[in-house]
Formats: sequence, structure tokens, C-alpha cells
Amino acid sequence: MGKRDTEAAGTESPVQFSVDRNSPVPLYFQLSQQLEAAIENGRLAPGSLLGNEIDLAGRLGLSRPTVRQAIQSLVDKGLLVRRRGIGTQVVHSQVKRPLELSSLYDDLEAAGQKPATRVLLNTTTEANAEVAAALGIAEGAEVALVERLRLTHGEPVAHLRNHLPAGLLRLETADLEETGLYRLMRSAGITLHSARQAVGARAATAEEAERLDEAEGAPLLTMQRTTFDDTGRPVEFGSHVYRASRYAFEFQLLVRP
Amino acid sequence: MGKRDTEAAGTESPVQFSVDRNSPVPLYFQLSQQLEAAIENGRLAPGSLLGNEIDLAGRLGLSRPTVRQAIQSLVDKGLLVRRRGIGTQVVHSQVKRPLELSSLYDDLEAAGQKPATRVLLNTTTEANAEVAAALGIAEGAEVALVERLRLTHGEPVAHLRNHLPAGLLRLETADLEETGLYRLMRSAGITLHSARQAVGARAATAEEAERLDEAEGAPLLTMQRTTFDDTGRPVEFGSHVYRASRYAFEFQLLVRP
DNA sequence: AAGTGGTCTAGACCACTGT
DNA sequence: CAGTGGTCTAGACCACTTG
Repeated sequence: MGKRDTEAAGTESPVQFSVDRNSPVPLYFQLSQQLEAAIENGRLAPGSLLGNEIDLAGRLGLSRPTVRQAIQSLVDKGLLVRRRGIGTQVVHSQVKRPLELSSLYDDLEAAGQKPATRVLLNTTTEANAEVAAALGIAEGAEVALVERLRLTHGEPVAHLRNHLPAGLLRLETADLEETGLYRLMRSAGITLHSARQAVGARAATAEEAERLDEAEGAPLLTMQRTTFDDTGRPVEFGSHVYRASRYAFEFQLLVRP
Repeated sequence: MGKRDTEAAGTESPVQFSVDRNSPVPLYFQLSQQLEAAIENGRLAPGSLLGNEIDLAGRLGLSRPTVRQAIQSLVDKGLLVRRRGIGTQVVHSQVKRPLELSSLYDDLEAAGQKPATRVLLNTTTEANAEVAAALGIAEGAEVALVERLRLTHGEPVAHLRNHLPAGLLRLETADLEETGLYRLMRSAGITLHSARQAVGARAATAEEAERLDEAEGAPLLTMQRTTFDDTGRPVEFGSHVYRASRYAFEFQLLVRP
């Protein structure tokens, strides 16, 4: 096949990219951002071929490994697919949200629900066996304990109970009323990295029903989650109960290659 | 700091690695596998430093980029952390399962539950609005429809309803009785890549209660999931109901850096 | 046979962290 | 200051897919 004379119909991208070598932003990152933007706004159509890496490198004045690094980062995000002997294609569907550690506060806010928080408890306590196991500390060790009721439009949505390692973070009740726990942790310089979650359902007890304004026996969604920072240390254990009538989890999973 | 005479206490790893240049397995992959194994079995202790990349490359007779590629793959898996000016460390916690597109069949089997499947329906139908939107096809277009009851120890666990694009895969009832849908899809050469999921809860209707051997009004866990292949095409839409008393979802999320 | 991505090398310089 | 990871180059050969 000739170089440019037998191009497949309409699969070539006339999109132009460029990099600024005086910028402190890494070259591969500049390129990956431009590629991502072109995919997002449709200038690179789903299914279209990207053109080979060596040409692209030549046009940009970059080396091939640098271009590959940019492309690889988008392959990791699921925006591009590489096929040996074929080329690099834009993925067919618009997979928007990559994969997030969902924060109830952010979820509700994004849905335009104006979340409110009522702090029921903000204290320290001794870790029981379950909490100690989740946080990797000794049973009986001191931990921070926060209990919150989350509401939207004055209606309760969830009851949240969180345990944190002692001394990790100073939690002010006023802050907890105004934003989510994850935001407070990030503000304190904690880099959240991963979380192990279990999601189930059960019927509401009388106490839970009262607290969440549901009938006794109503279906509730439950989640237990241990969150880890970037060094793998547990930084939070949550045990939460949601009104199934008012909330569901949405998330995206990526398959390990 | 001298090269080897002021080593920090116990953070050096005397673990040896080696690569086989005659193997068809890529060198970076051989190394990453050995590193992962050493982390798994504790020969590389949590928090320990890996030693710098250049030395490691020299000892193995590899170039630095190759060693970096091996290390990077484990950083992506969350097993290692790199810190500029510090070094590469093994993460502190034992994050077991990376992140998987959970298959009920595999989950039950891994738990030693010997899952059984009763195929209730294996046919084709016209896509309704919900199915059409999920699979990105026209309303009324033909789709495959499978309904299954999943049991362990003779007890129902879940009712599974799946829609698949027409012609994607030939689904034999006998195969469906013997294994999970995802395994069948993978066997057919379909590379699963990601899934968008929604998990909620609700009370069982009379029909659902009957089918799942629960009382009417019992809490049920519900999941809707659209699965995409590696080109971003939807390959399956599932709408499932689980007995909350017998099943909960467990999964791990990674935060996007 | 031609074109693609997959892997690999042997260097280089820079930015950040600690002493 | 020395040591670390972060980025980048200009090549090379191989494996796979397609005409």
C-alpha cells in the first residue's frame, strides 16, 4: 500500500497538534491532553485511525517513545485502542466518567441536589474488632468516629458512620457540615488511592427507619468501605446506610487486561 | 550518603531477580512478574525500598527504560509507589484483588459455592427503549435475550436478564447452564474492557418473591450493567436482581490520579 | 511486501529530596 | 551535595495484519 494515495475512506485525521518545548508541562502530557480534547469534542471521530506513531512523532518533532507515552496514557484511560498491524483507533463509545471513588456529597452535588449534612457525632472511641481489622490497627486503639446524616431538600438520604486512624486529621464539625469527608482529607494533603467496597441490602430496623424517615422493613442499601492512601495505608473505614428509594450507586469498572 | 555503607536499617532488599532473553515473554514483563511475586509472598516487605532503577538495570543486564516499564506496571496496579528523590517503595497494605468486572458465576465459584444455572429463556426479541439506549441500537431492533436463575446448593441467589446485540454470539442453552456469560463471551473472542453499573435496592414484588424463594417485600439488591468491549462497543446489557440475604457486591475502586 | 504497533537499548538532562 | 525518579532522544529489531 502506498504511503498516502490509497488512504481508506475518511479514516484519516487532518487534526493538527503541536507542543511547546518551553512549557514546563511534559511533552507527552501536552500531546495526550490535545488528543483527549480532540476525542472529546469529536474532531477525532470514534473509530477513526490516529495515523502511525512515527509520522506523528516526525510532524511534532518528538521521538517515538514520547509519542507512545502520550498514546499509552489514553489507551489506559480507555479512549484509544491499539492493534498491531492495524493502527491506533478512537474507541467507539463515549465512556465519560473514567472510574471514580464516589463521594456521596459530590454525587449529590453533581446531581444538583444541594446536599446538607447533620453531624450526629464527632468524637474518638476505641476500635472494635471490625474497625481494627479494617484500619490495620490494634483492637481497643483510639480512633476518630464521625456519624452524619446526609439530606437533600430536607429529606434524609443516608446515615454515614466513619472511623479514621487517630491523629490522621483534625475534623471540625463545622467543616463536616459544609463539605464531604473526602474533600477534607484531600485538603489535608492525603492522597486517596483506592478503596475496597462491599455493597448489600437489608430491611430497615426500627431505629434506622426512624432516623431515615422510612417504614420499618423498608429496603436499605448498605455499603462498607475501606479507603487507602497512595502508600497503601488505610485512612478511613465507613459503614453507611442509604435509603434505597432515594439513592443508587453508579460507577464504572475497568477490566484488568 | 555512601553507596552501601550507610544503608537505612533493614530497608534493603537482597532479593535476586533474573531474566531469560531466550524467552518470548517480554523482558519488562518477566521482571514485573518476579517483582509482583516477591511482593505477594513477602520477600519484598511492605514499605521497603526497591533500590534505584539504574543499579537494578545493571544487575539484570537491562536498560533503564525497560526496568522502568516493569516498575511502572506495578505502580499502575497499586503495588509500588514512586517518590522522586526518595525511591520506589512497596505499598503498606495488602491490596489483594486489583479491580475486576465481577462475574456472579466466578464470584460464587471462587467462594466455593458451586453455582448452578437454570435457563428460563434463550431467544431473541425487539429492543425496548431502555435496551436500545444501553446497547446503542435502534428501538425495535432484534436483540438476543437470556433469562437465567442462578442457584447455589439448590437455593436461588439471583435472577439474571441479559440483552445482547444480535449476531454477536451464538448462545447455546447447554453452555449457559454450565458456565457464566462472560466466560462464553471471552471464549468467542470478545475482549471485555469496561462496564457501567448501577446498584440499588428495592422490595421484592410478589412475582420476584416467588421466583427467588423470598417473602414479598423482602429487600433485593438490583444491578443494571452495560458492558463494553475494547473498542468501546456495548456488548451486553444486564438487569439483575439478587437476594440481599444471600449476596453482596465486593469490589475495589482505584482513584484516578 | 509493506505498514503497523511491541519491545529494547544506551545514553542524556532535569526536578525533587535528603544531608 | 549526592541520589533518586521524571522526561526525552534516535535509533534498532521483532511480531502481527493486510493486500
